[in-house]
Amino acid sequence: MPKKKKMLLVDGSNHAFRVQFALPPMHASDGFPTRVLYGFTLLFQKMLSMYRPDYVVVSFDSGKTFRHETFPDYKGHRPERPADLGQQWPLLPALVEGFGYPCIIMEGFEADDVLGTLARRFDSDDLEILLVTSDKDFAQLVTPNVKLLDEMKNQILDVKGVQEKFGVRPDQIIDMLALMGDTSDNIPGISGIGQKTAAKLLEDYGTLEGILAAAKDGRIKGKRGESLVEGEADAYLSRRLATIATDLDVDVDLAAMEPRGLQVDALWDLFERFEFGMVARNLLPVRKTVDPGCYRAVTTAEDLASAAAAIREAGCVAFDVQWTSQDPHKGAWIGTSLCWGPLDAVWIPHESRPGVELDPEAARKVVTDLLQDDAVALLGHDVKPQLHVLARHGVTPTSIDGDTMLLDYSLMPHLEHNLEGLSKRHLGHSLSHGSLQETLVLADFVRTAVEPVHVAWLVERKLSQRLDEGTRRVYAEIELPLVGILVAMEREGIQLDLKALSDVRKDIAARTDERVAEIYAAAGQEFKLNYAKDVSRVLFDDLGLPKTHSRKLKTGWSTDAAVLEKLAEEHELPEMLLEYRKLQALESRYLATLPDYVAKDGRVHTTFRQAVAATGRLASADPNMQNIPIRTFEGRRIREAFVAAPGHVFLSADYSQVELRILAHYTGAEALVESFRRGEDIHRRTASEVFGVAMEDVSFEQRNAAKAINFGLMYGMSAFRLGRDLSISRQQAQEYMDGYFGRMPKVQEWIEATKVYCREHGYVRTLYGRRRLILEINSKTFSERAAGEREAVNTRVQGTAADIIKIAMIDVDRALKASGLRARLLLQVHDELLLEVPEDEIDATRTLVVDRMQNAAQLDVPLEVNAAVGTDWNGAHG
DNA sequence: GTGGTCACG
DNA sequence: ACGTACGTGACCACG
Repeated sequence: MPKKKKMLLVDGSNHAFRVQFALPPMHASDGFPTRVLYGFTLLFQKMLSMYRPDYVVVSFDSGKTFRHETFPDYKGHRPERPADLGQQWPLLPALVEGFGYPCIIMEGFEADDVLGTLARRFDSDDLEILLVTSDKDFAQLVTPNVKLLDEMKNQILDVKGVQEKFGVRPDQIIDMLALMGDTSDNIPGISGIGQKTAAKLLEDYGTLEGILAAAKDGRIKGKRGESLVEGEADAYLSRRLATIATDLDVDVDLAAMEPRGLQVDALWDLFERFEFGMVARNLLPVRKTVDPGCYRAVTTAEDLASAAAAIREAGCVAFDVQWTSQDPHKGAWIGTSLCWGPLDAVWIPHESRPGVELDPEAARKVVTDLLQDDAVALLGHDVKPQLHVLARHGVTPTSIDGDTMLLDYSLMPHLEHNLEGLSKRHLGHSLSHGSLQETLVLADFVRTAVEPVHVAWLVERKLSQRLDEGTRRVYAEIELPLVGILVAMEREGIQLDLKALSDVRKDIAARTDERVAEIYAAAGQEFKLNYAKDVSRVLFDDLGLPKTHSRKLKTGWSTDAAVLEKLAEEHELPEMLLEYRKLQALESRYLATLPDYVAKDGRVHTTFRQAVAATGRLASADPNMQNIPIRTFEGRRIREAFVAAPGHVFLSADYSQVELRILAHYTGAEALVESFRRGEDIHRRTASEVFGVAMEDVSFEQRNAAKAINFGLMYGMSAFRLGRDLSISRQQAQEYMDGYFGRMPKVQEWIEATKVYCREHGYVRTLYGRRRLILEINSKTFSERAAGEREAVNTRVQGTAADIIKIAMIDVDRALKASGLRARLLLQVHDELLLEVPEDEIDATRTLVVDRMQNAAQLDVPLEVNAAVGTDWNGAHG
């Protein structure tokens, strides 16, 4: 007898739901859920290696929604469809096809009916049919040739198995379900009858009709008989619901059910999207996503001309410039890589090299014209430093149309965005590392120089498809236009008066020495003042000060400023330490280091980091110009050393309470909205609300407490921290918070709604559509989850503020250019813009800047901007 | 490289 | 019962 052929009929919907609850959550790095897709991948791998079927069909329930959503009463007890399953659902058929299996979805029918039909149609002694499902309803289809396979448990249920498990024959299963019901499918059945009773009745009377007849003529007595008679209609309805159709017009024949084998290209695309790197490597042949075979150096004038023509034809080119330094403000432009298609990538040298007959100057001219051609869209990865190099060589592209660093950042702000990482994540390709300086062989040089631009081109093509309305807006209308503005600001720099700074430094140094001597005397010993472990030993062990105000850290007890302030009540040393720390911090972080950053032009050129802050803020580095001191007297003396150029003044314009205004806009809380519309002092008003006193009767302490609450709100306040900061009990702090939320219920509702939204989507968005993924929001660990909730709330507020000031920068820049005013943006400090303005244009500039900032966003409350003028940065703070 | 601390918003 | 507010960058000291 010939071996039976094997047919697998896979219930895809059933498998999707099972995987959803059996596996832990999985996501690609952009937050796209992949758990169910992974579960199917495992199943299909198992089918390939273990079951080796001759025929396969996978079927899914039809329609965009699940049946229990279309018919709310149906399957009502099934757990709600998790949001992430819906996102994966449309990709499941593609995955099925990728594995080479046919997928059937019939409009208006469930997978059960499709598979039931096929199981009946092909039932013959030549075939072994396995219904792959855990749904026990399918037991009604079991015959000597048709079995159920629970693939996750490795269990097979045949005729004998059905009888052992349910106590009835497969052909009695429908009647059994009609009697006992099925809560998971919302089939009512008859109350009071479970599986055991149903089986017994069927054994005694054969069929549902037999049982009901017996009940009617009194052969089944008592309560059970009564409920059978009363439940007759329910039983027949239940039977209809439980019956799997076997007579659909499914258009498929045996030939169509033969597996076609792995569809390698399609599967590579899917696995890359899902980031199933391991699976792909184990299952699929290597795919060269990035093939350096096509790279070439442009070595002749003819070649250069044809490349330029091809690029103009394409209308879009990715570029990457090479120069002879790490620092974009230094070094010479020695070459440019260009890529304008998947197989069109070249390196163009701008200096003489052996084997290159191209005139370097002529080559640079051609590239320059291309980069400044408005008809050619420009792409790159992290183009800002490259624009610096180009600008120093007189090349200024009018716009940047794509930057993969910013594209990746707009989609996945919680990650890092270096090109190596992007190449790995999006192309599955590791960049070859070679240094341009050391490489001598032209071919190797070309590969090292061209690969980045090729990768950037490929990544851009892939990622730009993933933008949705919100992320596209943030990327194209905020981040990209900002690049050129940041280049200009960084090039401009800010003048530092070294003499003034060194005067401050001498002063601080002398005072630091005094403090050190004082501290050693008070402690009765010398110890390492900058070593937390030593400080904690001296305070808590040697002097025996109480640890009650401190908190335990990984390495010991904290001695930070908040702790020292408390300890100051017990001993003289903490006060001295505080003073020492403050002076030492100013010395090491500003006084000692800032002079090293002064460039030949006497100015400090920071670098704005556009793709690091998960909320959308900018960051500033080398040096950080966003944390120059201002809160203390000594600190302000450092700020005074930043001075306007001769004939110029500084204009500092900052948003007043921008985050609280955003909160007012979002929540619509009446007191907040009204207060901002009236131009009141918001902390005073908050105090008036919380403490129930008239505005004019608010005490200093009450206003202070209200201010702490307002800050706390935006950070996800805890009563513990509020109490500590205000030196009141936790209970008292909790009462304040309750008072606040009692007066502003809309704020509390908004916070709650934000958390709910984040739990459902795995991300939150700002007012302008910027997204931040927060996957910890659904963590099982309390503290992780709580941190995620705080991030969610804070990101909507902080992120929207970041969007608004970025929009303001773009508007201010545009308006300055249009007006012909010569003012220049120098710095952005989150809610402040600092400009350097020719003295005689200050009034017009001030009006323009304030107007653009106030109108950068139209909220339900006005945006207020304070502007002040001065010859130094401290003086320009009113 | 990591942890603690502290400057800014 | 948990662990104690959001976002950054930079320095110091240790290992």
